[in-house]
Amino acid sequence: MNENLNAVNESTVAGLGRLTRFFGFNDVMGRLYGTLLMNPEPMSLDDLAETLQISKGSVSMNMRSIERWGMAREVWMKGERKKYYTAESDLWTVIRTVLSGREMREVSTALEVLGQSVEKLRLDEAELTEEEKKLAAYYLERVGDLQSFFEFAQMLLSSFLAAEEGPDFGGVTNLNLDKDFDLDSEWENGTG
Amino acid sequence: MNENLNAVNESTVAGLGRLTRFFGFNDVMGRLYGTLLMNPEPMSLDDLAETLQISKGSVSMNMRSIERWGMAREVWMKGERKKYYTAESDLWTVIRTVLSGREMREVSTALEVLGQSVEKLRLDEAELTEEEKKLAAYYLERVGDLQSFFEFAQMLLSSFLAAEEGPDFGGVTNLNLDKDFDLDSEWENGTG
DNA sequence: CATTACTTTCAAAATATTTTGAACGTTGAG
DNA sequence: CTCAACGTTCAAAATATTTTGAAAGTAATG
Repeated sequence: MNENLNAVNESTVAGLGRLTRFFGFNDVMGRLYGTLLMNPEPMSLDDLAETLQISKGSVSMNMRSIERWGMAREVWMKGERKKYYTAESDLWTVIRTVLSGREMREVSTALEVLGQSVEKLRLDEAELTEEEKKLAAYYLERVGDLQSFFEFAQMLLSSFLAAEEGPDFGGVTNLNLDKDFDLDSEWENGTG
Repeated sequence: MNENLNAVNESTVAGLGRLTRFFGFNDVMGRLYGTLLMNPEPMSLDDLAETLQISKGSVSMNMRSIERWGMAREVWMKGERKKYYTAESDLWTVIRTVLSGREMREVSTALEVLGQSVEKLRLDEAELTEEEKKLAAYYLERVGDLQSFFEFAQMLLSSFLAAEEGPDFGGVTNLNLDKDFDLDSEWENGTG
């Protein structure tokens, strides 16, 4: 095969591997995804293992994750017994799945924990010594900052995800970065 | 110490550890940061090692990263020979430093690589067989999608970072993402 | 229902990351 | 200059993650 074609393919696959690793996934996920993405035809597990020179076990496990994250889907090849996969080429879909399934959960969990902390402190205020009350007030301030921060992140994610758009980025670009946007006043964050 | 105060402290520290790990850093970084954040007074390396029950070496190394990422700064305690640290309590500053120093670089690198790929393919088009030209066209399409995607990410990051603001989140909010928010829609999703 | 062609699983091995602590620097005080 | 009190470094040890491959599972086919 032409060496430039090959170079493009390889650097793309490697780059996607780097990206998935950066996002906290295994980089094999990215390389599998990239391999599928750069292949016009669907590929079987064996094809993938062969191409990337990794074991079938690893391909199998990572392909499961890939499917879970909506990065590829099975494809039926008539007359074939093997499973074939094809990449979800709409990156917008991919990123939305990841953001909603993972980052969103992370943020929600953080907010829950913080909420519980605040509640505990408030409920117990009566039992504290003067000294402890001071510390409790300090904690509430810090925890409040964190809450604001996470609520902000949650809002950003939600609005990002709320753009229902389909397969092209045109849909996303009604993202208007210059207009005023009126968020709640809750967004102060005392310097501390 | 009152057990609720303690619980709040610990869950916050643990939560921040989880967060830094999620962001691809060592979780000790988050725990150190959290410990500093939840302590009204600056703390020395020994204090931190003692509080988190980890070695001085680890504290030293991780505090270096923490400083690099603008998550804490040194504080001079008069009459003291030790280094004291205090957390940067403005989370906005922290996230900006991380986004601009790390994610931004990641995206730029990706775009560079993609740009080179495209150029190579275009320059060499003449030398390709018909078969290869077809594949090249396919590659260009895929790579083009990736470019759009990363350019979009870059734009989002830039506009996020362009909000020069100080300690409140008001400055960010001229980011208008879209029409309807639906904070109640369901975020729950298959686990990883 | 037996065979065959695949996929999945999982424990052991390989690899990568993190932690430790003791040795080595550095700085300020005397 | 020497000592004492720190901070930093880094190689070895401890942990955690990833990979492998062989065995077990599954489903289509005859």
